[in-house]
Amino acid sequence: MIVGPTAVGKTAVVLALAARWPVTVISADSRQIYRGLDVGTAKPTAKERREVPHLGVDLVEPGERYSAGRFAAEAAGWLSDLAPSRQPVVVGGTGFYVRALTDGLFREPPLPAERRERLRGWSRGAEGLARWAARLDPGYSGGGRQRAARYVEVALLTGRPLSWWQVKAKAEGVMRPWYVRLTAPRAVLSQRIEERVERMLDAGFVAEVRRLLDRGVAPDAAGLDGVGYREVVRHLAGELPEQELAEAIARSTRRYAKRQETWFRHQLAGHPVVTLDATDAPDVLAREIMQLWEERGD
RNA sequence: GGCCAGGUAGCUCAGUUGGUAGAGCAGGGGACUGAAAAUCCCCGUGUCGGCGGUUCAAUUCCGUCCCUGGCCA
Repeated sequence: MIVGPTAVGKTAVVLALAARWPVTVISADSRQIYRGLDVGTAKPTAKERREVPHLGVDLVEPGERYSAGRFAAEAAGWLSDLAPSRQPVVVGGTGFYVRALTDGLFREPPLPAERRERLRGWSRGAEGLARWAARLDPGYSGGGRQRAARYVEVALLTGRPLSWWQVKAKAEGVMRPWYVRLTAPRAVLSQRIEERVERMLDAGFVAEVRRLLDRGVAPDAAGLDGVGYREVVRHLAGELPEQELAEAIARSTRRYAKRQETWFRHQLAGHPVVTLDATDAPDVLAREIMQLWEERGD
């Protein structure tokens, strides 16, 4: 597993790794799953994907919903189907996806899709959702609209609070991987983010979003609800002048990177983690990882 | 050179009728079980431009110097 914040250089490292080892990359990234979102997600290029097999990329349309649970199930399938000669490396910035895969989520009983949709529509505008969640589930630990809605949904549709399911229906088949956590001093990361935003805009980020919207993708589609895409959508709607676009994207990317750093700093506790400073060149890092790999024998 | 307006947090500024100061933004820390690039929670000490003076006490009043902007020469 290779994890770390956006723009830290995960892709470069894994490609360097692939140059000296037959790896298959499994991307754990909640935006690269969308077809047509290429520039703004810094998706590996077609050429890179020809040279190194990538799974977990281009799975659904931007309007479709995906989920951590679905990722966990599909990724588990890819892993078991993999030829023994290929070494799988899970690479990603979506901590929740990685956790869903390695630790497993609780086993969710089937939820009636129609009631679920209705509930979702209702909860979007509901007042005091957090209070509802807390009442239905004493184990509700806070977290605002989206998470409260999930607690309410599970409690109402299954008759049991989410926290009950969490202890009761622990999923099996957990993996015991080891993690390489890439990190970099904030100043280095900010610098890389800034450069990457420029590169994305030069590479046609705005045109990419315009194409999607022209194709009928809703401005509030799941795929467009993310760092950078939001800003470009606002820009195309005339709400964000062009001179401010790059800085706005960089800012929200910085904040996202900070959240990711917080996640990987704390949420990997209990797993073997090696932290590497990604200020070093990808090649150097790849060599270090190879060495660790040999020492561990897996 | 003269006159005027400023110099307070990384930035933009507020404020203290004299008792060593607070907003927005930026930034930082944290939470996270099927929407997670999502959704939320918490965090404000800084020679109040420098040096003198008055005062029990000065960021605040006075003097002077420096810097910035404007107007006039």
